[in-house]
Amino acid sequence: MVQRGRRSARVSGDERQDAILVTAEALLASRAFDDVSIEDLARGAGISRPTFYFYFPSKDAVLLALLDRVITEVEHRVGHLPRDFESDPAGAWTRSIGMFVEVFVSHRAVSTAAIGARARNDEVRGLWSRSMQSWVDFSSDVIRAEQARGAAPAGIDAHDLAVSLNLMNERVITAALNRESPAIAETAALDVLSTIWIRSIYGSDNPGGR
Amino acid sequence: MVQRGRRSARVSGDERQDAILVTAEALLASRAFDDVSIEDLARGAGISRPTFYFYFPSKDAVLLALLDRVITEVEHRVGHLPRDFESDPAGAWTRSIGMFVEVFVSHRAVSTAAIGARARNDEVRGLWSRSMQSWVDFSSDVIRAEQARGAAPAGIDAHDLAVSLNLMNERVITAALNRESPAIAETAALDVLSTIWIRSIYGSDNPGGR
DNA sequence: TCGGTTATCAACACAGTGTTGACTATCTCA
DNA sequence: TGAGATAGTCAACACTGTGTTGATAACCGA
Repeated sequence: MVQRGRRSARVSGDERQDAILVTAEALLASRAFDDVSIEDLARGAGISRPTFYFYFPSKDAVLLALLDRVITEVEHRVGHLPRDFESDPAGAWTRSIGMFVEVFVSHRAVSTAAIGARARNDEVRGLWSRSMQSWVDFSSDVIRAEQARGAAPAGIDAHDLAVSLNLMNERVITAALNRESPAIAETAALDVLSTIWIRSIYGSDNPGGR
Repeated sequence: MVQRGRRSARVSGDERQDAILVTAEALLASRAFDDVSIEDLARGAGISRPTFYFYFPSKDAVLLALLDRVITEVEHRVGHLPRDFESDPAGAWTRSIGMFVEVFVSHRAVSTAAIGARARNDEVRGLWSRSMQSWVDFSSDVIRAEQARGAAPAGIDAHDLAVSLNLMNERVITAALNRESPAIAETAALDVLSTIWIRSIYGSDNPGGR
């Protein structure tokens, strides 16, 4: 997906490339992206700084490659999300949001770095937006369907609602992961977010009430 | 509030300091914080780069000074927000959220830059968090009161709800201002956000229904 | 064993930040 | 009025990190 510095894929070269990615992910776990230099990545992969440029055109490209794997996973997961919201809407939403939370938590270093780089780098922004878009498309499809079958009240545009709720998830989860202030506890996130989604989609706590 | 490079406040010096702030705000309107160099700020204020350091210890300190004025305004505004939610809860929330939106829109350059710098700079993070906290305190007080008088259902922690909704506002508005994708139209924001707030606080579109 | 591709890095060029030290202008009170 | 103090200014320097060049070594297939 992401462009590399050579034509064919040989063994030793790929190992180096991988070593850079592994190093990057490891370093990002303990410090911010800005505080990791190309020198650090190169040293971690056992090469010199100029050699780094043989594998990646920039530090951002490394982040992009890491993000790329996360995005692929997200799109795969979202594609397999069940859409049977008729029988247990509240549960179904909670499970979907749970998957969103899970992706963030299991890739917290990359997520945090990507969100920081988004403002600066077009490609990161594009890639990130692709992944958010897949969540938004899923949710707005479902909301529209729920409104169509009369389970959810109209009075709000399904797309706008889906975008807002997904952006809320993004922000609330990053705040929790980074222990910002204000933020909510990581453990409370799923519960609180689900409640807001359900109330604002259905106008009630207990849609399709048992 | 923010520390300066000299002891007493003389005329010429203050004008210079102000010229730097004015330059910064002007440049931030057209390009990102990272793309504005200290050289640019100095030149804009009619001084050399070393002289810049006489007035501010760093580029971040300039942003901090700009942000400081915004934060002061926010705290003042929030302090004067009416708390009479009994007669017209929906309208009262919409007006409060409208003020939040207004602050962002009228200081979009500083807001965007501050959000970007937040990840990197402790002081910016602290100052930003102070302003978000004042919105959160206001909203969670009101939500708690609404729950106490039985207008809003319990079943969700008032503080966690307030934090989540305020973070949603922050994120949705910045996405709209920066024309990110996904995002909602700037003109739709107030309406969509209000609906989500009201539904998720009251579990209904029409609390205290007329 | 030769020619091309892969892989490597010392040395360089450059941009931006932050510091030093010397200099000038102004103000102050004797 | 004129000798310090203080405010204000900047050329020149030191440093850090990025990205580039060109020369060189290691390998691999014909």
